[in-house]
Amino acid sequence: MSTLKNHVQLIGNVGQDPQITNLESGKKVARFSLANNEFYKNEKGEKIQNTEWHTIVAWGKNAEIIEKYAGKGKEIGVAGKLKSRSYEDKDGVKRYVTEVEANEILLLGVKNGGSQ
Amino acid sequence: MSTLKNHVQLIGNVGQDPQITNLESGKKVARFSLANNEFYKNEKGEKIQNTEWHTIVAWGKNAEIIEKYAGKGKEIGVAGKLKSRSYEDKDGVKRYVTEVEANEILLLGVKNGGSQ
Amino acid sequence: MSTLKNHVQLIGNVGQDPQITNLESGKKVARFSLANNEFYKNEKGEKIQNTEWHTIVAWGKNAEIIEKYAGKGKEIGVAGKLKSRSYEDKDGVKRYVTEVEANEILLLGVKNGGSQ
Amino acid sequence: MSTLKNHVQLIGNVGQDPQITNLESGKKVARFSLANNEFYKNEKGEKIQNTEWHTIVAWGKNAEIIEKYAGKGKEIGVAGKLKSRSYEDKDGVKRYVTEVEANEILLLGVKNGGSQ
DNA sequence: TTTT
DNA sequence: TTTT
Repeated sequence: MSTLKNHVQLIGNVGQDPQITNLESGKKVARFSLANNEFYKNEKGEKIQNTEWHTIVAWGKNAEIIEKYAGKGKEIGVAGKLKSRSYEDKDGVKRYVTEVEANEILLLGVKNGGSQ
Repeated sequence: MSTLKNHVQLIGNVGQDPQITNLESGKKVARFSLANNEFYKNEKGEKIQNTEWHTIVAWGKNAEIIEKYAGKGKEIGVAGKLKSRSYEDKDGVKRYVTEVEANEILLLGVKNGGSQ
Repeated sequence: MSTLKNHVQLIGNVGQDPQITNLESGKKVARFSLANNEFYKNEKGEKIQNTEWHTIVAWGKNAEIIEKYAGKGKEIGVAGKLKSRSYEDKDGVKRYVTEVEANEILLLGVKNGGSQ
Repeated sequence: MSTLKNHVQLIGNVGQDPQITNLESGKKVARFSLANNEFYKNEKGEKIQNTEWHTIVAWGKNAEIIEKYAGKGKEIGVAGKLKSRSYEDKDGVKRYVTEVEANEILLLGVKNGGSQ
C-alpha cells in the first residue's frame, strides 16, 4: 500500500532483544518493542520521563538486520505501515493488536551510519 | 514529541460518523475509524478489496473540523502520532488500544481544496 | 535510498500539463510543477494566497500515470526523494536545480480513490 | 503549511560547520549542507559512495541547537518544508534555490539521545 | 522493556 | 503555472 496512504516512521530504542521466528519457508520474522522517550521538567523542576512503546514486526531481510544488529537498547529508525489484526488469547478472549510492519530499518548511533 | 521520532500519516475514508465528546473544559474530542482501501485482482481476475482500519483521535480545533466536515465516507488525510494506552473493559479484562492522535487533518475530494 | 534518510511528501495541484519525454529505451519521463496553496487573512481581513511551487520528476510507470490522469489543475499526492543536479544553460551559466523524484503518485479528488 | 501538503525528512551528516547569521531582531538563522551518503558495490566489487547534498535553513531555537551541537560531520535528522526562492547573483543572473526549512532537528549518534 |  |  502506498506510503501516501499509510506511513509510519519511528526513531527510538529497542526494549528487549527482538524475538526471532524462523518460518518453515526459511524466512525470518522479528518482533520487538521500540521506545520513544521524551524528557521534560515539571513545575517543580523535576525531570520527568514519558515513554511511548510501539510493537514492530519485520520480515525477511529486515528481520535479519534486526537479529544481527538491533539488540536490546540499540537506537534505530523504522519506516513502515500501520497494521491491526485480531486473535483469541488463551482464555478465548478476542484481542486486537496494532503493529508497525517495518519496510525499512536504519541503524543509528553506529560508526559509519549503518544505512541499509 | 518530534515528528522524526514518532510520525504517522494516513489518507483514507471515514468509516462511520465520528463520535464527538464535549469535555467539561469546553474542548471537543473526535474519535473515528479510517479505512485504507486497496484493490487488486486475484489470479482469477476477480477484483479483491483489502481494507486496513485505523482508530483516530483528534482534539480541540481538529475535532471541530472533523465534526463539521468529516462525516461517514469522506476522504481525508491525517498526520499525527502513534499512541497506545490500556483500560479495563466492562468484564474487567485489561485491553490495550493503539490510536493515531491527529495533529493535522486535510479534507480531500472536496471542491475547494479543504486545506487547514 | 532509505525513506528514513531522504523522504518528501507533497499534496497539491498540477500547474501545467506535464511534459512527457519518451526515452529511447521506451521508458517515459514526466516532469511538471506542483503547487502548494495556502490561504490566510491579513490584518485588514483580506484573503491572501501564498503558493509554493515544486518541480516533480516521475519515471516509468509513475510517468504513465501522470500522463494519463494528472493534467493541469489536478490534485495529486507525491511521495519521493529530494535530488539536486547541475547543468549549463544556453549561455554557459552553471545552474543548479532541485527536484522531487516521485516514487509514488496518488490521484485525489477522484471518485473511487485513485490509489496506485 | 500542513505536513500533509509539504513535508520533508532527512537523516544525514552536516557537510561544513553551519553558517550562523544573527538577525537584528536577535533571532538566529543557521544555513548548512546535509549529506545523504549511500554505499554500494559496483560490478567489480568496488565500494562506491554516492552522496546527495541538501541545503537546510533553520530559524530561532532550531538555529541555536544547530549552532551548539551540529558541527561539521555530525549526524542529524531534519524535518521540515520544501521551499524555493529566487535572487540575483553578483553578476545580475537570476538564480533559483530550493531549501529545506527545518521545523525540527534531532541529534543522532550522540551519547544521551539528543532529542529535542 | 529501552534510553538519558 | 494550479487551486480556492
